[in-house]
Amino acid sequence: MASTILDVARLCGYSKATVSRAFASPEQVTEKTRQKVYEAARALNYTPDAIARAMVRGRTDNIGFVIYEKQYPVVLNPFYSPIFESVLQTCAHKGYSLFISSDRDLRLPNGQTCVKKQMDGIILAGQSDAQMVMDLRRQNMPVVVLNNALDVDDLLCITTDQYGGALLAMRHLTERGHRKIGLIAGAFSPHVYTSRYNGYCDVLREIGETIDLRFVQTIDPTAEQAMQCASMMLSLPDRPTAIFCTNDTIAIGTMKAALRAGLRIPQDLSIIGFDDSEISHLVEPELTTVRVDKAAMGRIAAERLIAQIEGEPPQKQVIQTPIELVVRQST
Amino acid sequence: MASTILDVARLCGYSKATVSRAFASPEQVTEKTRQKVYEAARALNYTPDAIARAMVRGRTDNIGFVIYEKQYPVVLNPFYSPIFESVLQTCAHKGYSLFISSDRDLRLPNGQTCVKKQMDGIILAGQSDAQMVMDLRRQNMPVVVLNNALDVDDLLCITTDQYGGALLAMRHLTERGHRKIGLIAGAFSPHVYTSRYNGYCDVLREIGETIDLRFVQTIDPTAEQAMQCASMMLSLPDRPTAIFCTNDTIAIGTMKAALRAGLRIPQDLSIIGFDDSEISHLVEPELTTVRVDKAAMGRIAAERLIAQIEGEPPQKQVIQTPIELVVRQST
DNA sequence: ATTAAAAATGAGAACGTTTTCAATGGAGGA
DNA sequence: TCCTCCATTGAAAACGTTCTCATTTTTAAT
Repeated sequence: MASTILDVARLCGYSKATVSRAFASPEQVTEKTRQKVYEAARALNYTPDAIARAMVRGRTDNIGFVIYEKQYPVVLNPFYSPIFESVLQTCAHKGYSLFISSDRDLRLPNGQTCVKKQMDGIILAGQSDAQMVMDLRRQNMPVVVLNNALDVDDLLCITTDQYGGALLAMRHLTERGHRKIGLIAGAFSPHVYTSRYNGYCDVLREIGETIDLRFVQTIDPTAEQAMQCASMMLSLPDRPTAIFCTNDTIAIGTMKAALRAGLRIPQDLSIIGFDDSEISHLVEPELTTVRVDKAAMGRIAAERLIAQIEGEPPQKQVIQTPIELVVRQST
Repeated sequence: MASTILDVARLCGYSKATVSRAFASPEQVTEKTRQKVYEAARALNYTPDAIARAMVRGRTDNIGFVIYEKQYPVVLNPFYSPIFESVLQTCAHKGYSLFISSDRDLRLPNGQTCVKKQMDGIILAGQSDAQMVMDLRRQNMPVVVLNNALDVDDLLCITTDQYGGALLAMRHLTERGHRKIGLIAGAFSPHVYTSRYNGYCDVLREIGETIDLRFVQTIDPTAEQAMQCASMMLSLPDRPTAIFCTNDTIAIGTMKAALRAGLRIPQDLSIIGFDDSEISHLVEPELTTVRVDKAAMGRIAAERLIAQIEGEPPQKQVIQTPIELVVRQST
C-alpha cells in the first residue's frame, strides 16, 4: 500500500539507486536530482523504510535500555527516571532511538524471536548479572552496565561512588555528634548494597562504636516497608539518634514513621538519605542526602555505548560518577 | 558473522522453511524435527533476526510511545511514569516491545529516515495535536491519543474525567464551608486545562461566588513555580482559605509555601491536588487529591492500539477513565 | 493392501532497501 | 578536436526471513 523507493524512482525517472542516495547520502547526488527526487517522494508520501534499511546496513540505530526485572517497575523508580531521561536525550542527540524492555525479552525460552536483533547495543540497568552480559556478548551485542559493577572482561560499568557516598553520609552524622546510628538498607544489587553497608560499618568503627544488629535492617526499598521498619527501630528503648537510609524513598518512609511517633526532625532524630531524588527537596523538612549525578550516569552510558557501536574497542572499566553531600533540614 | 537460518538448516539437515516454522509456528512441525532444529540452533548460537522477520511479515511487533516534546522531560513527570509503566506491562504481556521517542523523531525534515516504520502503531501522549495525528494516518499508522481529546475522525482518545474530577475537588472544598477558593492551574493541553478550569468556575457559580481573578493563576506545573505563585497569593490580605491545584506537584509547592508562611494545614489553609501521584501520600500532611486511574489509562491505550493493529477498525471515541476523590489530611 | 485425506516438508519468490561495480556523461587540458 | 579524469547514475546482488504452492510422507479408513 505504502509507496516504495521504486515508485519514487519511476515517478521521477531515476533509478532506485539514485533515489536511495538522494535520501541516505545527498552529497553523492546533483542538487537538481535531489530536488526532483524529493518532489516525487512528497507527491507519493514516501518515507524510507527503516526496516529494509536496517536489514541491508546491518544496523538499526536503535539502542536498548534493558531493565532488570527484579527491579520492576522501574520507570516509577525515582532513581531511574532521570537516568532514563538522560539516556533518551543523549541518544536522540546522536541519532539513535531508544527501545525499552525488561530482561524477560532477552531470556525468552529456547528459540523464541528475540528483541535483541533490533538493537545495536544494550544498556543493562539495575540488578544485572554477569551471565546475562556474557550471553549478549556471545551474540556480538555491545553492552554497557549501569548502576552495577560486574567482573566481566572488557566490560564497561557505570556506577557511582557508592562507598564514598556512604562515608560522606555517615561522617556527616558523626561530625554532628551522633554515635548511635541506625541503618535501613534497601535490598539492592550486591555491588550497591555492600558498598553502602561497608561505608556504614567503617565509619562506626572509626569512632569506636560496635555494630548493633538491632539497628541494622535490610528491607525492600519502599516507603511503606521503611515506615514499618523504622517505627520498630524507633520504639526500642535505646533507639538510635540518627538513621542512615540507603535511598531517599526509605528515608521518606523513615521520616514519616518518626513524625508519627512524635519525634522532631532533626532535633530528636536525624535522617539522611541517598540519591538526591526529586522528592528529597519536596518534603518538609527537606531531606539531607547524598547526591548521585544521575544525568551524568545516563549520558556516559549512552555515549560510551554508542562509541562502542561505532567501533571503539571495549575495555574493562568501572566509571564512578562523583557524589556530593547535600545538606538540607533533616540533619 | 552471526549464524543465519541457513546455517541452522544445513546443520540439522532440514530446509530453511522448516527451520523457520520450527521457530515461528512450532505446531506445524513434528516434535522430533523441532528438537533437532532447536539443538542445531543452540549449537550455532542462533536467534531469529527480528529485522528480517519484520521485513517480510510487514510488522515489527513494536509499539511507539511518543512523548510530545513540549512536555519534556516526560519520564521524570510523576504523572506519566505510571502510565508508561502500565503501557510497558501491557505491551510485554501481548508480545509487543516498546519504542520511545519524542515527537521530534516524527517530524524530521523532508525525507529523513523516520522511526515510524519500525512501529506498528503509536501512542501519542501529552500535548498532541490533530495535525500530527493526520500526518501519521496518512502513512497508515494506527494512532491512539493519551491524555488529550482531539477532534479527528475515527480517532480514539484516552483521557480521564477532567471536568468531573474538578467538580469533585471543588465540591469537597465547598462542602467543608470554603467560599474563597484559589486556583493554581498548570499550563496543560487545552483539553485538560479548560476542563479543570471550567469545573472550578462552575462550582464557584453554584455557591454564588464570583470569580476573583487575583485568586486564579496559571503557571508552569513545577513545584518551584507553584511555591512562588502560592506565596504571593497567600500574602494577599484577604487570602483564600482553600486552594485547588490542578496537579499534585503544584499542590506540594503550594503546601511548602503555606508551611513556610507559618500557616497550618488544613486548619488555616486547605489544599487539594489532582492526579494522586506517588508523592501525594509521601508528604506530611498527606495530600487530599483526585485520583486518576493511570494504570487503566496506559492499559486501555495499549490494548486498544494493539486491537487496531490486529485489524479492529478504529472509531472515534473518547474514553474517560473514572476519577475518585481521595481524602487525606490536607483538607 | 489400497486409497483418500491430512500432515510435514521443500523450493523459491518476495519484502525494500544499500552498495559494489560498471557505464555514462561532461569538464578541462593538451 | 581528442583524451583523461571525475562526478553522476544505473544494474543487480545481497541482507535473513516468511509464506505460497507443490511435493512427499504419514495417518486413517476401507
